[in-house]
Amino acid sequence: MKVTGDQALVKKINKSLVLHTIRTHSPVSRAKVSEMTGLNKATVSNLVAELCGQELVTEAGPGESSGGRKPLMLHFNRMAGTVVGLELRIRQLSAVLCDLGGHILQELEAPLDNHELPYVVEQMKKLIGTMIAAAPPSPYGIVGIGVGVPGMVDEHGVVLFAPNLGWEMVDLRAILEEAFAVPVTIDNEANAGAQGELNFGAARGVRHLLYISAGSGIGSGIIIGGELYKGARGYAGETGHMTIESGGTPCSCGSRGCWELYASERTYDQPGLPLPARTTPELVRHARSGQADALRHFDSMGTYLGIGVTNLINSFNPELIVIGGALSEAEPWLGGPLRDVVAERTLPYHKQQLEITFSKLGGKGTMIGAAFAAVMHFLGDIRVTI
Amino acid sequence: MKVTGDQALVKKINKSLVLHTIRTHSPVSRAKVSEMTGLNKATVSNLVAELCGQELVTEAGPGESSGGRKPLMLHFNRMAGTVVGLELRIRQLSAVLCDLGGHILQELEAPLDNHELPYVVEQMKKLIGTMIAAAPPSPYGIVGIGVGVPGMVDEHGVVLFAPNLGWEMVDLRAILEEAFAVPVTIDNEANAGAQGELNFGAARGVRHLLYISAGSGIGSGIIIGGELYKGARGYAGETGHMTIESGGTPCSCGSRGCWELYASERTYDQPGLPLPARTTPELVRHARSGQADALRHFDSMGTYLGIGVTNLINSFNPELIVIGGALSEAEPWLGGPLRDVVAERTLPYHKQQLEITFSKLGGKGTMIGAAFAAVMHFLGDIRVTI
DNA sequence: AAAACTTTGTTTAACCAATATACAAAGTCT
DNA sequence: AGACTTTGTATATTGGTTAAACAAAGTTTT
Repeated sequence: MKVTGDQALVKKINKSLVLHTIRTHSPVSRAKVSEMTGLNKATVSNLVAELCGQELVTEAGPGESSGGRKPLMLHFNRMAGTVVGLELRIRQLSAVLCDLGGHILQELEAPLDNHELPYVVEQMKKLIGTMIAAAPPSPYGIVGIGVGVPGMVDEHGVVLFAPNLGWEMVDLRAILEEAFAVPVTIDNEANAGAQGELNFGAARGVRHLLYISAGSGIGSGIIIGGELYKGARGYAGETGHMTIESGGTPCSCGSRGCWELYASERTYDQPGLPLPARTTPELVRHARSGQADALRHFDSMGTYLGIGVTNLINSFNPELIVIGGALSEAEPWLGGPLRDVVAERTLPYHKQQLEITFSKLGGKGTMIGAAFAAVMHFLGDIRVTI
Repeated sequence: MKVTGDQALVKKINKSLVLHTIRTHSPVSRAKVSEMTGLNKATVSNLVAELCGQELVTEAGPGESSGGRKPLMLHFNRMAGTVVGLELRIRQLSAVLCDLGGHILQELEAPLDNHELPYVVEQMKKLIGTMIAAAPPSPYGIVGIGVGVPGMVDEHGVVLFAPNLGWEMVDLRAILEEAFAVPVTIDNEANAGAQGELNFGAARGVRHLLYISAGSGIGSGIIIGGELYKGARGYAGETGHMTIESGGTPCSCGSRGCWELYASERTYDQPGLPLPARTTPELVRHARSGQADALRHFDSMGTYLGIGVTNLINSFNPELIVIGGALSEAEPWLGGPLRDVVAERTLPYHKQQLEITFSKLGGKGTMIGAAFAAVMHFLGDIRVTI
């Protein structure tokens, strides 16, 4: 739909601008907001009055004077409502209850025995129900539910394809919206993780971010211009099936030499491979005690991670790369070879200001990101590009 | 800079909306524009009156009645001004004079003997000067110059790095703006080609496009959401140096197994390779007459093109892939193996609606795209995203 | 051919959000 | 104590969109 301009749009733009300025800079005075946004003081006053009326912003008494009248400090009211963030993993369901500022209020997990849709949905409903029951009273109550899923999701919240769950065309959003009567956002697990790191983790304020979720497979969340990029049908970033050896091992996807065959937990499945264990936490323990096979394998995975990351750098030219997912636990052994390969292989101009870090939110990044997507859906966001 | 909303912004948004609606749908009536944009009839009338005053839109007499008063048809005034589009190639400089609708009015070429900056700039100035002299009189005259360059360009029009020219940090925009005193836009050659195909060629109206320029190297122009995507420093899309054989041939870029070593004209440089010729036009002639070596080589290049294209599909999830550049001439021999590899290797959901075509504008795509970038810079473009 | 209906485009008055300006309030500095 | 600063509010103005009425110019029905 085309967007036309009128006074209502102007108000929406400015109100959103003021709200998000307060949200990301609180405590802050009206005068400071006026200065930061470029809006007139009177305009800010009016909009703040409305936001206070909506209980999204609160006044928190006077602040420090800077040589004149003391400012009246404004806070974003994180407690105006709550959201539930969920992550659907292969063997486990995790959930958080968050306030509107992305702070975790409650945390809960449940094991998943199988991937039958009715069973999984039932478990999800139980978990969400528990969270909703545990939510503190607030003006808006539960304002949304966000879910991170290991698979492709379209723009309507339908899980198109989740190979590790054996799901196809599951309208998860409709199922959960019907059950709880609140807005539900469904996101790919890597996309949610990217949102989490962007807003609350290692990538705050970054404009062009590449988030690599390395675990049982490899997925990536791509942030372009501060926004999540989703392809034509809402499921870009399936980079795990990028060919890095054109004549390599055949993959279940139909292609050959896919990245995730060399740089994810799928490497543990190779029958002949000498390894002291076949799960990442155990291998990390072995590596910590200096076990040679574990060290060699992490070195190999780090190198192959670097090769794939180099390809993505040359295509996307990000400012920052964040490695997340289960393998981020192995940072001490993966980080070195990964950075070496990238430094050796990228073009000189890319090297200048590129940083590579590992997740700060650890296993919670996806849940927090999913919860945040629900928050943003509630608060609304609008921007003008020239 | 943050953009705030006020009435001036509203007018800009709506005027731009009306202008571009007329530009892309002319001839069209005021009533139809009102219906298409959702703007009130009165608003459209007012804005059209201003656009007519600016000579960007003209009234072209009555159209067909649809059961009532005959509409007064409006045209976008392509002849309100002209732009010069330039392509800087390795051995040649090409230029077009275009109207605001991207129609070619004049065309000119000049050979390039070497890549010394002063010499190249002098040749460019000569060519641009000739074009400006040949421009028909128009209300706004020459409104801009657009240049497509084989290298990385930053957001200020500085050529950061053009390996095939031996250029580094050339502020081409400043040089040409000083010489001609009109706005100059500098773009990467592949980005310009993508813009050309998007607006006037094989990719009209496509939202998510991947344009592959395969010639002396490989570059790609990425259109996301109908807009050109440029990375953090304005030079994404250097996909030619994507690794497709992790232990492959070393490349001049420092990496190994880069895509363009297997799927561009750089393959002709392999000493031992049995080939009847070492340029694309000659090889095409040989292939046409059934020469076995030429056929085998095109088959190999098509296959490797497909492998790289598959990687990009899995990352970007485009709706359409357009192959352009010098190698697009060899479509009859490249197209088959390329499509076969892609069909074999992409994920099932990608295959559903993905199309692969070859350039419609041929060698002129880049120039037309560069010219169009200059047109858009003149007309202005503004959009609101919710 | 007259009347009724349709479609196109303009005129008018009303609305409303941002703004500049003046002003009030509450502080600091000399 | 007086001058200056900073913060926040009140008021009148501006300017763009809009709904509604209207005028103009056509087609369709009777």
